[in-house]
Amino acid sequence: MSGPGLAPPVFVVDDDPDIRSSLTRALRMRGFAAEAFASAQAFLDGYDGRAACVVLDFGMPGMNGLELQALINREGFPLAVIFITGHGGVPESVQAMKGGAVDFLEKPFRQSVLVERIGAAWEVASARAVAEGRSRDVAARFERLTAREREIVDWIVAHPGTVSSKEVGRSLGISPRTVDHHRARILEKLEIRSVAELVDLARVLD
Amino acid sequence: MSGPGLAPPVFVVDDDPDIRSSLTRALRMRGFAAEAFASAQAFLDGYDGRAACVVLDFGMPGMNGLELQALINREGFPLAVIFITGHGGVPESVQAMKGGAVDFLEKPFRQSVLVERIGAAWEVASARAVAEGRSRDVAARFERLTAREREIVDWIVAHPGTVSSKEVGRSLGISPRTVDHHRARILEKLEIRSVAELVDLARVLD
DNA sequence: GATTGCCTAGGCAATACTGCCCATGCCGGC
DNA sequence: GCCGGCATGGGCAGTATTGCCTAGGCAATC
Repeated sequence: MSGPGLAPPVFVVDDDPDIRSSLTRALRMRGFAAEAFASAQAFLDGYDGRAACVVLDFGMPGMNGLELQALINREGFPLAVIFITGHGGVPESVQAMKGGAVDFLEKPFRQSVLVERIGAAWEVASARAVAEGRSRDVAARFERLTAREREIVDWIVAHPGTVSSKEVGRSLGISPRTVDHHRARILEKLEIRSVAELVDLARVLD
Repeated sequence: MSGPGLAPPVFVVDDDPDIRSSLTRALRMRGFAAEAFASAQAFLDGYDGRAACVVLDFGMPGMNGLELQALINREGFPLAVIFITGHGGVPESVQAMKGGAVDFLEKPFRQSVLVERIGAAWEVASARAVAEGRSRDVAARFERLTAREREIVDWIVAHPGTVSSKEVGRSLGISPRTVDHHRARILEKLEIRSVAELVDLARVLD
């Protein structure tokens, strides 16, 4: 239960140097592995793909907080975003929350509040990382399937009530025996042991 | 593509009579089936379980908007909530969005904006209603299972890679033949035709 | 006390799946 | 042209599933 990795990483992205230094100091004191970046671009250059919480200034020169959030969502990074803002109002906060932000705080805020929210955000980020990892893993296994195999998978997933080789074969216009053959390859490549698990696995992919 | 039910229902819940009358008038003019309520309690008394969009005053006497939202979430009503507020700020909007609100507008707002947001909210409510209906339907079918049958379902869902009667029987300490028997009843009661579909169906239930 | 529902489990036959073998034909790369 | 991967299928043996029958034990209900 000790060693590196215990301290949840928190990335502070803000163009204000005072905020950066005071937040990182406060967070490190409370056991977080805090790192600061002066801009969205600097953060992106330094980000290594880890699960983490990102404390993001809403209004920054260059790429702003919302844009960075949109990028994080597009890329599927396992990051939980908490916005902090000096001049934002209700419309900005609503937009941020719609974009999947975990929280949104107005400056000035009490550091104890931020720390508490980061704790919650870290839970979200961890869960997201697990889901992401699982999803990537499953997707990688599906990559190994050939076109025909994928076609059979698609058909079975779309018709989980009719999974016999006979039905699938008739539907695809091939012999049941060939479906048997493909199915064996599919189970092998996906590292599963039953059609039930196949349907289960396929549901992981969105 | 015509007849009753085409107009998306919108419930306006606000203690201000002016808001109620102006909003319902504006919404009806734009093709919504708008109804107004002066309080959360009045809305709850009149609500019939339909999928709808609810425009909710954040700060109301009696049960306030947040409390009503929490109740809606608890009950799983197929409603999409849009808050409107006179005096709320960023913390209130964040809290509302965390609670699953689809939108949050400050008074005064342009009616065209509200109408547009209601359109989006209606999509959400419809999708939620479909999911809710499906979920209730599936749950009702699961209700018909006996204790032993449910135990077998649980085991299969937990171990989708090992679904043979032999394995299940060994694990539960009963004969494979008995598992066969239960399984046939399970498929019959759930109105499905394969174990794959069983796993699929079970995943619908959260 | 009879009935009903549930859990148990066996028999039997038809059907299906699985894992091994085999083969053919096609295509793309070396 | 040869080789490897892919899709197609057949054979065969062992195993599993499925549907239909029977039937005993047990608990609750009428």
